[in-house]
Amino acid sequence: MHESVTIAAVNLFRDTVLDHYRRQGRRLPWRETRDPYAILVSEIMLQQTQVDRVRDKYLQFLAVFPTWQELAGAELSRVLSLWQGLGYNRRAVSLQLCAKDVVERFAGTLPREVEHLESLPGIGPYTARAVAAFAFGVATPFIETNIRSVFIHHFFPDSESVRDAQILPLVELALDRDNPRDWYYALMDYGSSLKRNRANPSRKSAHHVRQSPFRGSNREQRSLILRAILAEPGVLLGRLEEKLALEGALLAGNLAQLEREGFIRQEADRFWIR
DNA sequence: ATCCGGATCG
DNA sequence: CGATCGGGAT
Repeated sequence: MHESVTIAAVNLFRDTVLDHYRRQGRRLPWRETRDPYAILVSEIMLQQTQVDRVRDKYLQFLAVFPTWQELAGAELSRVLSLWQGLGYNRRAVSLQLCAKDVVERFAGTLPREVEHLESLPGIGPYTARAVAAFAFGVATPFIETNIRSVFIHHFFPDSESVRDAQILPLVELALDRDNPRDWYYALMDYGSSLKRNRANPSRKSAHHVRQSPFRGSNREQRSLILRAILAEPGVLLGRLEEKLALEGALLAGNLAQLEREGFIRQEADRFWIR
């Protein structure tokens, strides 16, 4: 039991969140299903990426790769092509590796245990618990940006720097053991709405970090290299050099890195999506 | 120009 | 721990 938060305070908090959910809860495509595959696809896409940008990609992705087996057996270039526009391309590589793991290690059935889920590539503490809750109704505490915003806004209004370790006991205290799925949807919708009218409460998280600019970054170069190979499979190194107008050393380093990360392969001086 | 925000690697 | 990883919206 948390020391400074009373039962009454938690009940009031729940009412606030649920009242918002009843009035302005979002209807999202991945909330219409219990298919663990579809839910995992949505959660991977939603890492680092806003709902509005995920919605269409999610529907397209499921139309093209409707099952673990279809995704596991697909050409990576098709997966990455579909992924363009979402960003953080290695999520796409990880997602396909997940599908292969589910087919090969788990006989085509996504495990419901958090430890097993976390053993899959690209699935960390948050995604494992979110998928457990949304696909299997497992009630376990977790934090992501919207949830963090809600708890900071409600329980730490005057704090400068709030640690997740301070928030997590409250998440556990407020958690609806019988219906974690709808409770977390409600939390996330409330959190999302909070940052529309005021400064993002999550900026007061002790873990908040500003991201360096994308323009001119190595991330941008990587994305351009990948797009060039997607557009021209088997492209020659020299062609990449002129197309990207990139320092030779920088290009070589990025190509080596992309190969290590499982994006591409090299044959002689030609580059292919793996 | 700034914002966003989970997983992984060193 | 800190650094890295996309790219659209505003």
